[in-house]
Amino acid sequence: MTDNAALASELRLAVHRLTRTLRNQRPVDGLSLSQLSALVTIWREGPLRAGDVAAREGVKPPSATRVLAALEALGLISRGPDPTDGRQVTLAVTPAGSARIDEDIKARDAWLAQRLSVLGDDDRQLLERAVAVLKQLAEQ
Amino acid sequence: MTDNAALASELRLAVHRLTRTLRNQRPVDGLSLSQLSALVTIWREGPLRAGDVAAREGVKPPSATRVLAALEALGLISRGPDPTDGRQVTLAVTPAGSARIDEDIKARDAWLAQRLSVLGDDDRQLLERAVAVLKQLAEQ
DNA sequence: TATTGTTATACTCTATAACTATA
DNA sequence: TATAGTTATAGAGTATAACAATA
Repeated sequence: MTDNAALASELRLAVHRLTRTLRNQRPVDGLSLSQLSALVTIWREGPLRAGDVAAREGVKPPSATRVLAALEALGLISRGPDPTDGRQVTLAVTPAGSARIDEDIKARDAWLAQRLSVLGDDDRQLLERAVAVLKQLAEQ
Repeated sequence: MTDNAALASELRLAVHRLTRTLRNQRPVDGLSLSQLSALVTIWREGPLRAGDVAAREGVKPPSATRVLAALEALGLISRGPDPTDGRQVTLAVTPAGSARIDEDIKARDAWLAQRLSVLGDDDRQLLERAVAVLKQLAEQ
């Protein structure tokens, strides 16, 4: 029972398609999905080292380097040396970064929020619970 | 209540991360997510024109062209002219493509199916219902 | 030697714009 | 002119391998 293989296929397909749709909803001049995700992580969890960001985002260090370089070029995060270990760099959200988070999240998610608003309460509650399960599945 | 904006953000994040995880589970020599998705679409819905594949996959024609070229190079689909309109091409799954679907889906989804198998029945049923809602959201 | 981070390179996935061929 | 599809090009997102700097 519970055909896990069939559910896995359907879930993979649904997630793949929703990702495509969400990527298309990127506002003009908005941050990309990965940039926004990394920025929020640094903002929520305080100053982080580059390796910590990579770990929390679930990506390899070179992938993090690229996203962090873009955020720094935009002035949204600042990069400082670690006082006790010269190899490490410490990333923190700047005031400009902090200001961008709210507006970018709003713009980025406006489309999805609108779609959610037309769902019934049942479906919305279903999604709220499903999000927790999806996050759990995403942990490798 | 039901803060649609907050749910949108959480859902976006969860879907983004699960996509990253699933992409990493690509088996050696396995088809990519987009290749497998397109192949299954053609297999399920019979011979399709290139534009139909793009529409069903929710991508633009150039994106479909690339995926279809890869599938054809692998011998998994065949390309024929439309008898009534020389501009169109008709894609069909070959016997080799048909054979690859089962094994590739199994290999691709083995990891996820295993993760699903350790969930409780409640969570599994939750996901089954959530998949339908996610697919609906993905329709632009 | 081991660890942290970056650079170099490559692949997937997708897009827009420009083109070809056919209608 | 309009449509179907391809080619050219670009950018996001990620990886592995090789490197530099520091521990």
